[in-house]
Amino acid sequence: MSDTTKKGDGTTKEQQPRRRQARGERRIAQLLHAAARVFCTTGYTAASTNAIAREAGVSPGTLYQFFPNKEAIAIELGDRLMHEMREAYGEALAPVDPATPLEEAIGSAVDWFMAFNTDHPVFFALMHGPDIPGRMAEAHEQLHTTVVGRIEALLASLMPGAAPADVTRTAHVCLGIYKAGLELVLAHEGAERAAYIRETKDVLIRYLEPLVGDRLGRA
Amino acid sequence: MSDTTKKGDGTTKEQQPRRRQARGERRIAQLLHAAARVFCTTGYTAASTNAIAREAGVSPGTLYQFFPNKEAIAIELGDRLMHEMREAYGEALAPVDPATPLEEAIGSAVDWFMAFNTDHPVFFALMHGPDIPGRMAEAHEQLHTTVVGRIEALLASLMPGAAPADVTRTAHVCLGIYKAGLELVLAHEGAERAAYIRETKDVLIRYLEPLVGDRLGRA
DNA sequence: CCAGAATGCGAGTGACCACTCGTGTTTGTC
DNA sequence: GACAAACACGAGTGGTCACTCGCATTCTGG
Repeated sequence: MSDTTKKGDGTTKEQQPRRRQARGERRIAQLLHAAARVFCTTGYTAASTNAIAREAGVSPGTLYQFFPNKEAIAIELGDRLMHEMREAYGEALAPVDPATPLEEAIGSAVDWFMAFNTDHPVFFALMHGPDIPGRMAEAHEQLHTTVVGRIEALLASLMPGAAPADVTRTAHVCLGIYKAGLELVLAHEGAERAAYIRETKDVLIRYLEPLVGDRLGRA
Repeated sequence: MSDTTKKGDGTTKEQQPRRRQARGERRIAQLLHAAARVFCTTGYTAASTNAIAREAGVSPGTLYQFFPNKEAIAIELGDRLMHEMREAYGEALAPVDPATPLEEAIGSAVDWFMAFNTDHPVFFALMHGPDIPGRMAEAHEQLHTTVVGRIEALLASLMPGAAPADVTRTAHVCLGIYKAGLELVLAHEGAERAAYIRETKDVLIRYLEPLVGDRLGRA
């Protein structure tokens, strides 16, 4: 009972972020980089903290100087990725210029997300595994609903008369198509990778084209 | 050295399948059923053999009376599923009647596979996890290439002039679309599930329609 | 230059898990 | 009914892994 993180005195200082030296910040970045590599190759659960420490060239004790536990490493990694994503997020989905042709809108959005994910394959590894820690699952869920919401907003202008449930379903299908395409894209390189990006766009365009067709037909 | 499974005498009897009683066969079925439930909820790696035994209502020792190790449980489960699948496999993809309209062909194939996977959710759980044991990964790979090969054969008649690489890529995209649809289908129930099956078919039809259009245009 | 904090180490600790073993019970066969 | 084999049990065993601890080293403010 009353086992909050409050300290004894009146001030609720639940965190004293332990003043870091430049060396510490460097180690953290180094450890996160190593963790990304290990998570990519073995997945989250199979990745051992000792392996991460070894990959970073430090001792297990050093790792725990900067992260309270294994989950915190994934959390911090996910948070940094999320932050980096949001920095340029609006560029990908926000501008819903109705004048933009569907092909172009889908093309740029897919290009942007594909580039982000191929640059940071950890993102997919952390989000996709069935072995994500509890806190990570929340973040994943949150991102998922956010993205679906954005897609819904885009679709709403294309499907003016549709029931909300239909719009939601269509948004989920679009995201599913993208994920399937991403998996294929990540599994290939060079020209083949580019071809799969092209295919992903085509699938989305052909799936959504009839909706636009209706709108244009009435316009 | 020479640590083969040969016995001392000349005969290389590396297996004496241990005569089973009816009770044993029942226990095996019971254990596989329990394993399916546990694998579905926790995934393969996170599933403990003790949990499987508990779910089946037997002791850990009893489990190891019938399976040499944890992987063997997944293997046997996968093998039985594969066998059951192949029993009715031809019905789903084999009959490539060129007279069948694309919609109908895709519709029946998707219906069949969706029904199989919703009846046996373990199949998806075992095939999809990043934590599959080595032997299981082989089986997965094999099934994957088999299915892709079948789809390629179907597509070949639709894309007569296309390069083999293009046909292969299209086949991979089709399978990816199906998997994405399956994930959405398994995440919903009742009417929503049916609606997602419908969407999956639509995505595939609209993706492949231009190919058929070419053929029909020339016919 | 010197306290004290931050950093770094790696052998250890406790928990968990796949798997085993000794022993007792049930079943099929003659 | 008697014997052997199959079945069943559950406490144990060895290994792995997340995480800790005591101690050495490096930085920072005064």
